[in-house]
Amino acid sequence: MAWDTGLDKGSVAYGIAAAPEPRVRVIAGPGTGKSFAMKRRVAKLLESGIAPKEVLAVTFTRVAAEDLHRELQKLGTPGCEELEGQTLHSLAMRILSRKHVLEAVGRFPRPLNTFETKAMICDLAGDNGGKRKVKKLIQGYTAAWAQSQGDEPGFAKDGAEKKLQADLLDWLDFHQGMLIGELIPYLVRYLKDNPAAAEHNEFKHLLVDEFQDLNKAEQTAIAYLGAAAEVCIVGDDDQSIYSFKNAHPDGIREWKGIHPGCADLKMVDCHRCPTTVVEMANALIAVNKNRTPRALNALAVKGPGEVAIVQVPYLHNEAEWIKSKIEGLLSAGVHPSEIIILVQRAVAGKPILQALRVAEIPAKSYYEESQLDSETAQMRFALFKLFLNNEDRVALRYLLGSDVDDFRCKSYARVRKHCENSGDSPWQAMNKLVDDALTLAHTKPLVARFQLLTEALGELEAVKGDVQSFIDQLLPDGDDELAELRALALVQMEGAETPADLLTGMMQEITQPDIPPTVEEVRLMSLHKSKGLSSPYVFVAGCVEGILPPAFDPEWSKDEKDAALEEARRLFYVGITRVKADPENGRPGSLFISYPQQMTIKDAYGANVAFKTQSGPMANLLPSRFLNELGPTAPKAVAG
DNA sequence: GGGAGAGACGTTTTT
DNA sequence: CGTCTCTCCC
Repeated sequence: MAWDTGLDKGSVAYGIAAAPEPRVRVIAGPGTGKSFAMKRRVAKLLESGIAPKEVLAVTFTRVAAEDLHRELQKLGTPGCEELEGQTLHSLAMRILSRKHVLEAVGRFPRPLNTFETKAMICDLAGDNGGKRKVKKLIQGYTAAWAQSQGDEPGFAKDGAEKKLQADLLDWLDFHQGMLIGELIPYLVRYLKDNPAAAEHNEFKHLLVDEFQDLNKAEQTAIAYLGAAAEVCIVGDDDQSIYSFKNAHPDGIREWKGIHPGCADLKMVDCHRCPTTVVEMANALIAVNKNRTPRALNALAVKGPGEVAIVQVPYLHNEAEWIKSKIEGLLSAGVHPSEIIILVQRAVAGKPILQALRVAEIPAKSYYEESQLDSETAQMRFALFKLFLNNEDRVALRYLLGSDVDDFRCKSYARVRKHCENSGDSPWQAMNKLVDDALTLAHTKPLVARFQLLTEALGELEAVKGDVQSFIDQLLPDGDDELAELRALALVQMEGAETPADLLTGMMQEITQPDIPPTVEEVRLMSLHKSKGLSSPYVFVAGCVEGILPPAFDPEWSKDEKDAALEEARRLFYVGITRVKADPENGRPGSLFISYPQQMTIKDAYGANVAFKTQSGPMANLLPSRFLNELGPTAPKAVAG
C-alpha cells in the first residue's frame, strides 16, 4: 500500500505525512487520528528509501510504544517489520549498555528493582537523616536531573542534598547499579560530553509521540538525538498529566519557538467521541486558564452518544451499580473487552473488581498485586540473580540484610569498607570471613546470614540441570507468597533450557510485562494508564473531591495549587475522551460517570481523600467540582 | 538486634 | 484509620 492511499490531499493527516520541513510539530487532540497520520509519515519515509533502523519512533509509556510498534508492523510497506516503536527509557538502556558508552559513562546500567532500593536506603539512612528523608532526597536527586535546564544539570542545592548525592553515587558505583531515574540523565550526559559519538547520527528521522509527557531531561535527549535528523513531534498540551515527573505542557508549547521554520499542524476533528462527549470535554478544558484556547471539533456522524452521571450512597454501591450496568451490557451482547473502568485510586477500584469477580464477569485490574509484592518472593528473586552471578553486588547486599529491619547496615558497612580498601568484591570478602581468612568485628550475624545464602545457592546448584526441579527448589509449590512468582516461572519455563534463560524471561515479564494485543476482560485502570486507549463503554468512577482533583498539600502556594488543579482537569479530560462512538455497529459511545456520597473514614484516609465532615464511621464526600464544569450538554446527575 | 511508644503519612509513572 | 519509621531502652 502506498503511503497516501485514500488520503485526501487537503487533509491534515496528508499534511503531516508529507511535511517537508526538518522540524514538524503536530498538536493533536484526543481521537483526532494522530497515530494514523504518524503511520503514514513513516510509510512515506520508508518508501523514499530511508532504512528502517534510521527511523526512531519513541513514546513515553510502554503501552503506547507497543501500540505504535504494532501499528508500524501493520504498514505493509517493505521494511516495516524492522521498525521499532520504543520508549525513551528502553532506548537509553540500549545505548548505555553499549561497551564504549559504558566505559565513557563509568556506570553499570544494571537497574535496581524497587525492592533492592530498600537495602540502599537503609545504608544511606544513617548519615542522611533517616529513611524518609533519604527517600525524599533521592526523589529530589532524580527530579533535579530531570528539571535540568542549564549546562550543569543535577547540582544539589544545599549541604544535605550534596551529601546525599555523593553517598548515593558512591553506593551505586560500588554496587555496580543504577536507578531507573538515572537512565535518561546519563544518556543526556553521554551525548553532551561526547559530541563526536556516533549516537548523534544514529537516526535520520525522529518521531516523538506524546511529547507533552516528556520532562526537560527527556526533551534534551530528543534534542541531542535529533540534532542532525528530521524531527516530528506529536502531542497535546491539554493531555499533559505527568507533572510528578516534571513533564510540563509548556514543553510542547515552546518547542515551536525553539525551532524556527518549524511546520505547525493541528488536528481538531474528533473521529472518536460522540458529540455530547466532545462538547463536555471542550467545556471542561476551557476552564483551564493557562492554555491557548482551542476546541475539539465534534463530528455529527458520530451521533450524540450516551452519557450518565450517577451518585450512589456508599462506595460499595458504586461497585454494585457498575456491576449491574455491566451485566446488562454483557447480556445485550457487548464483549467484556469493550468496557473500561477508570478509577484514580486503588481503594475505589477494589470493591468494583470484587463485585465483578463475584458476578463472574472476567475482569482485570491494573492495580492488582504483582509477582514481587511479597518479601519472600523478593528474596527468592534476588537469590536467583545471585545464583547466576555471584558478583551481583546489589542482589548480595539486599540478601545480606533482607531478613531484618535495618538490613544489618552497620555490619555491612564494615565489609564494604574492607572491600573499598582491599579491592575485594563483597562476595570475595564474605567468603574470606567464612573461611576465617579475614576477621571483621561485629559481623557475626552477617556471616551467618551469608552461610544460609550459600547453602541455598548450593541446593540450587544441585538441581540446575533441570529447569523444572530448579523452579521447585527456588519457588516451592504451596507457598502463598511465592504463588504468583512460581506461576510466572512455570509460564516462562517454556523455551528456557537453563536457569539463565529462565531469569531473562522472568525479568523481562516482571519489568516489562507483555501487553497482550487482544484483551478478553473488562479492564480497570488509572486515568494515566488509559491514555492512548479508547472504548465504546467507559466508566469513570470515584469522581469526588480529594480524588479528582486530589487533595492539595497545605504547604503549596496558590500557583502550585492552581497548576495541580489544571492538571487534574486535564486528567479528567483524558478520561472522558476515551469514549469511542461507532453508531453503525450499535455502539453509540457510552460514558458513565459515578461518585459515592460516603466512604469509610479508613478508606478516605487510605486514599488520601480529604473530607470535611463525618457521620459515624463514614466520611462525607463532595462531588468533584469538574462535574459542574462539563457545560450545558452534560446530563443532570441522577441517584443510582 | 528486639520491643515499646510516639509521630508521620497516605496518589498517579518510567527498564 | 492503619502502617511504617524513628527513638529510646535493654
